[in-house]
Amino acid sequence: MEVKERIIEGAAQLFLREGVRKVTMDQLASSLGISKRTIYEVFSNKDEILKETILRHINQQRLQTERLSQESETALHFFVSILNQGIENLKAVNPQFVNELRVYYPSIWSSIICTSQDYNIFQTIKIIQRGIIEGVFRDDMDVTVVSKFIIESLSILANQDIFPTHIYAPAKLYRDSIITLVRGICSVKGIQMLENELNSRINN
Amino acid sequence: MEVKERIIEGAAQLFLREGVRKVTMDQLASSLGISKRTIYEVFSNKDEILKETILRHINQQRLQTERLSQESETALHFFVSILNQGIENLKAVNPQFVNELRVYYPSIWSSIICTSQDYNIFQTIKIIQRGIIEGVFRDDMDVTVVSKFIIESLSILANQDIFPTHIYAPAKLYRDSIITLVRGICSVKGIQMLENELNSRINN
DNA sequence: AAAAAACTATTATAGTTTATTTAGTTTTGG
DNA sequence: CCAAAACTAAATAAACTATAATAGTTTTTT
Repeated sequence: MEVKERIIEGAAQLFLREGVRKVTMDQLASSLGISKRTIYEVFSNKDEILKETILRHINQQRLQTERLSQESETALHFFVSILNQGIENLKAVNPQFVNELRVYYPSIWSSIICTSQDYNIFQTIKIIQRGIIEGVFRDDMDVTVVSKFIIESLSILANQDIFPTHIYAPAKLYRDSIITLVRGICSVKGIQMLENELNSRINN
Repeated sequence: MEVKERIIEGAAQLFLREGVRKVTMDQLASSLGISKRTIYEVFSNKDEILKETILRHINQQRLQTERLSQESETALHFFVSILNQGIENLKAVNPQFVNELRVYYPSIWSSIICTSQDYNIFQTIKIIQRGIIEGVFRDDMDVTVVSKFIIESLSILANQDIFPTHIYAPAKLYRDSIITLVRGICSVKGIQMLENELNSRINN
């Protein structure tokens, strides 16, 4: 059980950063300081490692979201946190990796990734609806469309070809893009809260 | 001069809808009801037609923007109009066409398209700055970042793979995405104006 | 005078073969 | 027992060739 965890951990690091096909089993083994033999004693093939790697990664993200949810008192605060987290999570994954899954691992793509994306949209819709009930978000929007729009916007902000981190620091994107996005769906009450929170952040 | 105009007009229709390489000179000639010979009397090669086609297209867009500018009394109104126009313009162009330019016509890409994109960003920055002066847009943003973000968001809204028009009607995207985007950069005064305008649209 | 058709030279594409890489297995050695 | 190295079979990619498409030209016809 110990070895298995280590392999998944190492595979996650390499796969998410380099892509799947670029990482050979030899590389994976030597980066872990173990032999291929040992890997194949625990996993029957590369696909199996990949699948477990992804499941673990998705699970970690959900736990993180769960934590943010408990730390946040208001829907507004929770939503801003989740968007920030979303960008960072997207940035941590090489786009090549996602492409490879779609092209070369269609079964994983449709079974795991698509399901996970649907889950994310569903969660976003839920938070926005909660915000509407709390009166911080506008009630004159089609929540489905807005959710989709916001999620797609996030992938732009995480796209290193468009907003490379060395030019557009996370804090800049937060201030100028995420806040713009959130403010856009805020009611007058929500905007008031958002500005209060931003000001208190500056003072602290 | 008459023939030249007709050729450019026809080429624009075909190229923008189908892409460059998919449209053969034979097709272009027969769609215009003229012979290839006649085309080659006016243009020396396909590249020349393509270049003039693009220049004409860009020029038309600028004239359209000019017109919107004169029709709009406030920066806010102008900005909303320009975003709507931007989406429709993007939708009218086959993404394949843009890809081909980048891949197969790099000289046109860097000389014309890049310049035009820079121009669009510059214009967006100018309008936002005008809005800030008029007090309708927030003055606590990095206008460069926000402009880039908004322009990139537009290409998402125009992307038929993400927001296919038959599911997401333009009016829906306008109400739920463009307004969200604009509201995001609005000051309190700007939001007031935006809501007044939306209400008056409903009543009329 | 211009369209239609025929033509050619060039280029892109599809299909094939060859070379390389790599997943997974087996063997060796500490 | 496990790492390291050697191995094989299968998949990928590279190189090449034959074929088809098409830009641009020339000839014929209306």
